[in-house]
Amino acid sequence: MADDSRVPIPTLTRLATYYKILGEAQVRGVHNLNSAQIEAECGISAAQFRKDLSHFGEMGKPGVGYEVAKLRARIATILHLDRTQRFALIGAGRLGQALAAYPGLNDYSFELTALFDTDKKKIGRRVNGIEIEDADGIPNRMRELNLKIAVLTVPGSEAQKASDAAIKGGARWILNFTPAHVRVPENCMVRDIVFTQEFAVLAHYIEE
Amino acid sequence: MADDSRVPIPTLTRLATYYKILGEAQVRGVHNLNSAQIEAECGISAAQFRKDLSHFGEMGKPGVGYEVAKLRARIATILHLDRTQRFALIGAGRLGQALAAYPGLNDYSFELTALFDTDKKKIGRRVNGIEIEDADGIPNRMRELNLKIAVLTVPGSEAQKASDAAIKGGARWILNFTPAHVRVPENCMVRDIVFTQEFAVLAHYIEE
DNA sequence: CTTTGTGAATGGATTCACAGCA
DNA sequence: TGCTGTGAATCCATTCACAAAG
Repeated sequence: MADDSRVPIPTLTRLATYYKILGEAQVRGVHNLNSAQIEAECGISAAQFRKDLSHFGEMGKPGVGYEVAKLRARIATILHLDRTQRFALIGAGRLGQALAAYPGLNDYSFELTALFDTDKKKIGRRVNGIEIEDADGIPNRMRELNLKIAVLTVPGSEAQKASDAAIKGGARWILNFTPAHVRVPENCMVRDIVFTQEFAVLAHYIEE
Repeated sequence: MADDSRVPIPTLTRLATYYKILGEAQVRGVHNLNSAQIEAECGISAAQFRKDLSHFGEMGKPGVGYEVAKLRARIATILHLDRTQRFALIGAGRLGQALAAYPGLNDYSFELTALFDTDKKKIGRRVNGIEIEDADGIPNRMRELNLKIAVLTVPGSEAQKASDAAIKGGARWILNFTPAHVRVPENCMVRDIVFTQEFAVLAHYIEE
């Protein structure tokens, strides 16, 4: 067994996929799966799957496979999906509203707790039961609600400002859905989600 | 200079970032940039930037840097951003509508050309000037419009069906925004955009 | 006999460091 | 001198292949 303390990011990403698949298997009433079946389910190779799990000690039975419920619970612990992650969403445009209502986030125990926008016309309206609040209040409100996670769905030009406000309110983890590069202090972590770039990558492969 | 024919995907992703930054520099009237300034702008290291470009031959002047307009045009050619990429969007839910209206796609020359949904109540409505059509018509319509690119924003449970219909209509490149694994024939390329996983990855790093 | 867990081998990608050009 | 372009070195990730476990 390897060291649990520094798991490669590609492994973490795949763990999230296994977690989802195991949940679906549970719903179907499947109690055991082996690595070959996981590969058939999600396209990640059996060897890769076993290697990923090897970071965390033995979890399967040779000749048999993996107990679905047990493995899923173990992954939940590793990814911290066994506790609710309350977050603020900054930017209630189309993308922000889509995220606010996205069911997949609940699967990973993320809970939208506050929603901000600068547009006065939007303030007071509700999305998925959460009221849109004035972005001017971000630092105070985030501190009041003890929110440490901010998700940015503002235009790229506003990303740094939104991030600064969130950090002023005590944020330490930021998911950046904008194409802009955001600068944060040492004790703060940013993860960029770069879906627009994926269009450009695809374009490179398009012929004729 | 290395071979142009097989560029690593991480390099392609970063090229899209450089392309965006160079566009912004152009707007600001900046004519030259060096690799250190690129690093300051987007956080990608100067060495990485130069290595990325080295796949395509010499583009800068020692002691000076890079000519913004020229480099940007060169990247556009590499990524095929110098031609319009017409695409079909399948799934007019919140995420689909957000994408349909997302300005960033125009920056990469992507043009929404058809929009499909299974929900009879949505059919006929317009999003960003494009009428929502019945998903039953996907194969015929895509062939009629000669669309080779499909973007999937349906629920995961519908992803395979949507992909099959698009391929029946002649699609060869698919961007999959669903969390589901999609199987396609050999001559077809899929790129998965896995933003929900990013929440789980972030959660792993969240303390207390 | 089947399938795991993991060292060893391979294959990439990033970083270093410097020769060479402007 | 300042900055590029690139081999060499390093670091990381994936795949292979097999001994050990049930």
